[in-house]
Amino acid sequence: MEKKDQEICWVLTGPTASGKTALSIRLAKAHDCEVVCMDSMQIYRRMNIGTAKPMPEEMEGVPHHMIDVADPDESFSVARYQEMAEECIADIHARGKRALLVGGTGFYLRALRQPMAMGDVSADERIRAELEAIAIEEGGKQRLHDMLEVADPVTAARLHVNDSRRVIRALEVCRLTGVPFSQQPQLQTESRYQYCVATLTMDRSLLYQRVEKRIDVMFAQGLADEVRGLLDSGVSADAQAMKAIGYKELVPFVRGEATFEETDYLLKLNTRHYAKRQLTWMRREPDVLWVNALAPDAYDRLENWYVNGVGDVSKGEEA
RNA sequence: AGGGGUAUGGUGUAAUGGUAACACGUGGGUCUCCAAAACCUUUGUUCUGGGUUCGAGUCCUAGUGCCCCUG
Repeated sequence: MEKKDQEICWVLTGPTASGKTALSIRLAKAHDCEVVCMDSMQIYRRMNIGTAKPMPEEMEGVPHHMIDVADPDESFSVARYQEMAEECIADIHARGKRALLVGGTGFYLRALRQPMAMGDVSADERIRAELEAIAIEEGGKQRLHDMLEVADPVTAARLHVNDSRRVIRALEVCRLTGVPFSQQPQLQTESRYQYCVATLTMDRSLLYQRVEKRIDVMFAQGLADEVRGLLDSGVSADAQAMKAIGYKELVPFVRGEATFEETDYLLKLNTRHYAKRQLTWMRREPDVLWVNALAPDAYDRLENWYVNGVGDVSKGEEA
C-alpha cells in the first residue's frame, strides 16, 4: 500500500559532529519544513553546550520540536519519545507542512519505524531496583541470567550473562505480564509513518578530528560551568541525563577529582566511541541514503533526496 | 667527548634461557521502555647485524635511537 505524502517523514541522521544541524536548517529554510529533534539528550532543558543543541539564533526561524521537553532529573524513555514525536509530526502535517527529523539516536529511529512490541509494559522502578541490587552482588549477574533461563529460556539464550541491563528488562516484563519476554504479543506491527532516511558520513579520521575540535569549542564555551550549574541546582550525578557524554566525564572534573587532561582525553575518547556506534547502528538500518557530508555536492544530494524522495526504497533495492 | 642505563603491538607495561602476555587504543558487532546507556568481539609486538645455545625478548658483541651523569 502506498502511503500518502502526508504520511511520509524525512529523517536526517548521522554520527555526532557530522554536520546534521547546519544542513538541516539550511534544508528546512529552503523548503519551509519543521524540524523534529531525534536526539536522546537534546530533549533535556539546561543541557545546551554538551549536547550541541541548536540555539534559537542558529535556527534562523525554523521551528524545532522535541527540544527542551524534559528536565535533567526526569527520566525519559524511547516509548515516551515515540509517542511525543509522533504527536509533533501529526501536528506538523495537520498544518500542511513536512516534518524533518534530525538527530543521531538510532534507537529512537527504530522505535518510530518498527514500533515497540512491548508497548504497554513500562518500566517498574521497584522491580528494577530489586534486580539491580542482585546484579551488583558477587555472581549476581549469573544468578539473574539463571532466573531468566527458567522464566524465558529463549531470551536467556540470546542475552550475554554480563548484559544485565537487558536480562533485567526481560525479567521485568515476564514478571509484570506473566508471559515470557520472547512471547509477548506484537501489539503494533505497522509504523504510523513512512520514513525516508538519509545518513551523513565521512572519512573516519576526519570525523574524529571534527569531534575533537568540537569538544575544544565546548570547553571554551563553558561546558564545565554548565555541568557545575546543573549539579549546584540539585541535579543528581546519578540522573539519567547526567550519564550523557560531556556530562558524566565532567562531574569528577567539576568536583576537583580529575585533571583537565584526564577529562579532555576521556571525553574525546567516549565521543569517538559513540560516533562509531552510531555508524554501526545506521549500517544495520534498512533503506538509508548515505551522504558524504564533506563532499561538495552534499547539500545538493540532500535536497534532491528531500524533493524527490531518493533513498525512499521501502520496496527493497532501488531500480 | 667520556661514563652509565634503556630498547617488547599505536601507547603504557609483563614474561626462572623453553608456545611472547596484560591494559588502553584501533577495527567489527549487538540492541524492542535507562540508548550520548549497556553489552559482545577482533587485530597487532621482541630496534638492526653478528655470536653462544638443542632453544634467545632474556646471555655476549657491534651498530643505531632515546634517557641520565660528568666535562
